Amino acid sequence: MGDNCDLGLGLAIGGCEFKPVFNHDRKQQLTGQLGILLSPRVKEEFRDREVGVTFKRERADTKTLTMEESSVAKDLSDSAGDDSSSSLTRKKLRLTKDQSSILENSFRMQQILSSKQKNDLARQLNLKPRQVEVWFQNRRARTKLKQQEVDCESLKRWCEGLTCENERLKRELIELRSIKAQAISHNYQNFQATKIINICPSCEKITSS
DNA sequence: AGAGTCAAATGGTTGG
DNA sequence: CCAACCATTTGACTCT
Repeated sequence: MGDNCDLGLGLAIGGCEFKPVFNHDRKQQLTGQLGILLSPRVKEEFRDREVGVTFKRERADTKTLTMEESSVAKDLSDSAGDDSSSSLTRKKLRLTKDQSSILENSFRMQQILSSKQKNDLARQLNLKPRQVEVWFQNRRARTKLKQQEVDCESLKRWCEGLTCENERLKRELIELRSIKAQAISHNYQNFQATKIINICPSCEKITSS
């Protein structure tokens, strides 16, 4: 990693690495410029590289630069007479059909890989272990998202069912209330009627109850 | 041109 | 402390 380059600003792209190369003098010459233009994060990386500290993760080799940092780094690489095909813009890795299907098959068997499995798979696919790791992370995220969509859809259906049931119960309640009201009214009318036609059998006078 | 996709980067968290 | 994970963001690329 970074064996052909003083400064490891390489971009790992599907097995090929884009590494801007510039010599020690040029690096010294540009130190001031870097001091002004690079973020602390990148400066730290530069410093670590200088003393030969290896990074915790391969991601340090695929660091994204700000526009400003990129333009400086681009300038550095250009000035070093680096291959013009080298670029610090992140190239999107497109997995081949074979790589994808092997990854998918592995994922179907096991959603989380051990370190050894990851390394083996990376070797088999001619990818970096970190790329395999990232692919599995993204794949798990996609699975989770899909599952959430499914769950959301079934919750929606359940909710719709509950709404229907609620509407039905409301209608039933209105109906029952109306029946009850009718019944009360009917009884009342009967009661009134009995009151009205309550006639004394002896004197034939209408009496109130 | 803008939306969508997806690999990669980043930052925070956690378990060993 | 460190490796691995997850959530989120970024950016290259594709599709419409």
